[in-house]
Amino acid sequence: MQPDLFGADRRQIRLSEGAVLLGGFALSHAEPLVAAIAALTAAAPFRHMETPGGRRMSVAMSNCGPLGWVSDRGGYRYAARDPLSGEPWPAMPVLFRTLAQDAAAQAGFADFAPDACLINRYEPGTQLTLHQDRDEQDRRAPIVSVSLGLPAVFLWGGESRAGRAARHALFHGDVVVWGGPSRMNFHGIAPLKDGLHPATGALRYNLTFRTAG
DNA sequence: GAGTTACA
DNA sequence: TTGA
Repeated sequence: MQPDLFGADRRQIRLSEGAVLLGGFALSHAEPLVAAIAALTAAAPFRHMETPGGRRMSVAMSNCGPLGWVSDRGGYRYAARDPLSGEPWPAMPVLFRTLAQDAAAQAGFADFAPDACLINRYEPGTQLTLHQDRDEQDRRAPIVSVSLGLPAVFLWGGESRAGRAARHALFHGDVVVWGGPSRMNFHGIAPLKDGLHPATGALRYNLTFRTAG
């Protein structure tokens, strides 16, 4: 279901215990979010990281906040500085933090204090195959994921890699929160379909908020 | 042998 | 679903 003509889509879909899709939760802040992404990535540009195996990730990434997720031949980890510049990642905008906290609270996770915001840029054809987020120290904290721009198909699996993943459409302004018993569930994004979005053109952005340290 | 496995 |  897409946002209707008369107001924000407020569908709430329970994905599993501790995981919920909040339809349109970020819609009223979408414009400043997209503008902030442009400003942040002028300072810390999008780049294609390498997996530990040396393969180039199709999704371009950057970060803001005290810690940023990085991948290279040395493995996955969180780093306080951008490896490209040696400088700290740009500060996390107040809007980002408050939005993530509000979404987490809406999903039942009070006092979410993200110290990392991964910024993903998807072009048509790019994807993130099914994986777990397991590089964070504090796994009691949930994960908050904000979708902007082109729609995508969210893959939602279980605690094990095997088995069938559910598929849920994610639209501009949607937010997914997962934590508690769902914190380690496998998840991913199916290859992005071609298209144009008024706010982002032929791109999808995703903001992923985590407590990493 | 495990782990790789945010890939192909 | 499963590799090197």
